[in-house]
Amino acid sequence: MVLLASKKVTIEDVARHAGVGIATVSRAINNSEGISAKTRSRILQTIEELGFVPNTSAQSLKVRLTNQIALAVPDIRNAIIPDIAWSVEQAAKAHGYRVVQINTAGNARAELEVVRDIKKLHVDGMIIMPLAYPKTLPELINKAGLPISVINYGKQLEPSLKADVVCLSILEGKLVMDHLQQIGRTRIAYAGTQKDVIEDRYLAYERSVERVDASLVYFGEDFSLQTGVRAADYFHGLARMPDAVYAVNDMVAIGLVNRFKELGVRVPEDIAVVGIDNNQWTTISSPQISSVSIMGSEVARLAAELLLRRIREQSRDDYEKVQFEPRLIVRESSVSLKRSPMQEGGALN
Amino acid sequence: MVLLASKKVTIEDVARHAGVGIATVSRAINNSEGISAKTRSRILQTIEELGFVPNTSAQSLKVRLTNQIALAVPDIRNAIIPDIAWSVEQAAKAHGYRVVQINTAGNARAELEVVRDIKKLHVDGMIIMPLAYPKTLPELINKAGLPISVINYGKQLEPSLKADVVCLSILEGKLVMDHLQQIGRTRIAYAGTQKDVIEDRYLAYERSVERVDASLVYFGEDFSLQTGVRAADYFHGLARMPDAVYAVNDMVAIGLVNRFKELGVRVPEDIAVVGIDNNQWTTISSPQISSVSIMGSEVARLAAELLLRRIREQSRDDYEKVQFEPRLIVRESSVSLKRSPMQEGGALN
DNA sequence: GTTCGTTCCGGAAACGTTTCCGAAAATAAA
DNA sequence: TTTATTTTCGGAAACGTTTCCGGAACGAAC
Repeated sequence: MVLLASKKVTIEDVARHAGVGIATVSRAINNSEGISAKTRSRILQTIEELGFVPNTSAQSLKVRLTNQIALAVPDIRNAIIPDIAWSVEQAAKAHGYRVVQINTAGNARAELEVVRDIKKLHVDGMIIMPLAYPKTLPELINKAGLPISVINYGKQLEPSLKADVVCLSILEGKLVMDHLQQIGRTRIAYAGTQKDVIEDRYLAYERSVERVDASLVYFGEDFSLQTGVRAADYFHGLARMPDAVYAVNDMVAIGLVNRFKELGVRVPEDIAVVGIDNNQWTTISSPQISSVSIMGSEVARLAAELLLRRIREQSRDDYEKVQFEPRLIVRESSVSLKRSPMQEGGALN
Repeated sequence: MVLLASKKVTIEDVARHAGVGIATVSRAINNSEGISAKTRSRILQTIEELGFVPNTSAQSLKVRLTNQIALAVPDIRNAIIPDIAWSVEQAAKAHGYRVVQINTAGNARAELEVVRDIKKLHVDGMIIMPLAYPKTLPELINKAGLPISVINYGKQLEPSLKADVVCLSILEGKLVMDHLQQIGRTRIAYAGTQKDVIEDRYLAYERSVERVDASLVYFGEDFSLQTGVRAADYFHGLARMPDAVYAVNDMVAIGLVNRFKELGVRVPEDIAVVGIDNNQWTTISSPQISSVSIMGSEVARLAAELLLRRIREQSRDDYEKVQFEPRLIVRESSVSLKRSPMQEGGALN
C-alpha cells in the first residue's frame, strides 16, 4: 500500500508503526549490528509499507559524508571528456557514490574557484582535470581540506602536490614527433592552442625540432575542428608548406585533413597529419587519422579509484603519481596503408 | 588569516567571535531582512577571517532543498548527449544549482530505478532522457513526488504525464522520409536499433512507405558507427540494394557512408544516406552527411529552465509539453552539391 | 532460584543550520 | 519627556538522522 498524501515519513513514523525505537530502525536501515533478524525484517517490511526513504541531508549532517564526488572538467563536449565522465561515474556508482558534474570551460578563474569553494559543493572529494593550470592552483589543492585527484592533461606538476595525480599524457607528444621524423618528414608544423594550454604537447614539439620556425606553429582558439580548418588554411598559404603537422588533438587533426583535402593537398603524400586522443572518429575520417591513444577511460577509472580510497582512508599521507604509457596508432594520415580500415573500430582509446 | 587546524568552524563560532547571536549570522549569510548593514559587514568580515563555510547538509535538512538536480541520460558518450549535459549544467549554474550526472545505459531497469529512488538522490528535481521507456515509467514519474522534466527522445507520451516534457524529436523522421522521396528514391531502407528504441523514428519510416519490405529494415545493437558499418554490409549483400537509407542517427549514417565508400558503392549516386542529430561530424565526413538538426542544446536548456521553475513553484499543476521544430540540412550524402563544405561549421545543432 | 554473559533494544544527545517569536533598541510621533 | 512604531537582534525549537550508553530480556551455568 502506497502512501497517499505525500507527507514526509520519517524514521520516527516507522518506529511507531513497527513498535520499536528509532535507534532500532536506524540499525535496520544501515545493516548495523545489534538487531535480531526478525525485528530487522519486520522493520524493513513496514519501511516498505510506509514508503519511507531516509533523509540524505540528515544522514550527511550526522556522518559528515555525502556520498558524492565532484568531477571538474574543462568541457564535457570535448574530445575524450565524455569517456572520462563515463568512467568516473561507473567507478563511483560501484562504490555507492554519485557524481556532480562541473564544467570549468578551461577558465583559470573557474578552476581556482571550484577547488577554493570545494566545501560548498557538498561532496566528499573531487576529481579535477585542469586546463588552464592557474599559478595558485597547487597551493589551493594543498589546503583544500578534502581529498582531490588530478587528471593531468599534459603539464609537469610538482611532486609535492597533496593529491593523487594520474597523467593523461606527457610522452605522447614525443611519440608523435618521433614517428613523423622516422618517416622522413623534416618540415614539421604544430597546430594547437595557446602555448600554455596543454603545455607539454607543445613543449614536446619544441624539444624535438632543432630550431623552432615560428611560421610553422599555429595557435588557434581552442581544440575544435574549426581550429584545424583554419590551421590548414594558414599552412596552405605559406610560401613553403610543411610536410607534416603534429596536431594537438584529433579534432584539430581531422579539421586539418579535411580542409587539406578540399584544398587539393594530398594526405599523407604531400603532408602527414597526426593527432592525439585516438577517438572513434579517427577511423571514420578519410583518410583515417594516425593518433596516440592516451587511454582516457583507464586513466579516469584509476583517478576515481584513488579518490575513493583516499576518502575511505583520510589519513594517508603518501600521494600516488601515476603515468600511463601512451600508444601510437599509425593510420592513413601519416603512412599510406593498404588494409581494411573499418576493422580497427574495436581498438579505440 | 587562515585557519590552521582545519577543525570545523560553525555558525556558532562566527557568532561568538563577532559578538552576535547565531540567528544574526544566519541572516548575514543568506542576505535576509532584519539586520543592519554594519553588523552584516562585520559578520561577513569575521566569516572571512575564520574561513567559515556553511554546512550544506544542515541547510538542506532545514530548508528541504539541496540545490541539486539530477540529469539522467542513457550514455554521456553518445551523440548529442554531451551537448545536452553541457546546456543543462550551464542553465543550472545560472540558478545556483549543481548537476548530478547519471548514466542509465539505456537500461530499462536503471531508468525505472532512477526515478523510483529519486528521493535517495539528494536532489530537488530531475531531468530524465529515457531510452528504453519501460511500461511503468510514466506511473513512477507521476508518483515521484519531486519535479521531473523529460527530454523525450522520439516517443509518443501520454499528455496526462505529470511532468514537463520537451521533445527532442517527433517529426524528424518524416522530414527525412519526405526528403528522400522528394529526390526520387523509391527503395528506401531503415537502419537503426530494435524497433522500440527511439520508436518514433522507426514509426515515421513505417508510415512513409506504402508497405514495409522487411529486407530493407536493419536493426542493429546500438547507435554506433559499427551498427552503420554492419548495416552497410547487410544492404550491400542484398539481391536488390536499396537506393536510400534513413539512418536512426548520424553515427549510424557515417558508418554507413564510409562502409559504402569502401565497398565501391557511390553515395549519393547509388544510394542516398540521411542521418539525424546534425552533429559536427556530419560536415567532416566525406561525403558530408545530410541530417536533421534536433537542437539538442536548446531542448536541454529549456528542460532545465522548466524544471527549475517547477522547483520554485511546486504547486503548479499545468504541465508544459514543448515540441521543437526539427530542421533538415541537406548535404552531399543525399544530393550532389557544389559548395564549399567547411563553411557550414557555424550552423551546427 | 541466583548469578553472570550475551544479545537486543530504547532514550537522548548530538550534527549545524533556519526561523519563529518575543525582547531590546532605535527612531518617530506626540 | 512620554508614547507609539519600526528596526534589529537573540533564544530556542525544530529538521531527521546516528550513536553512545544504560537497561531489559533471555539463556546457560551454578
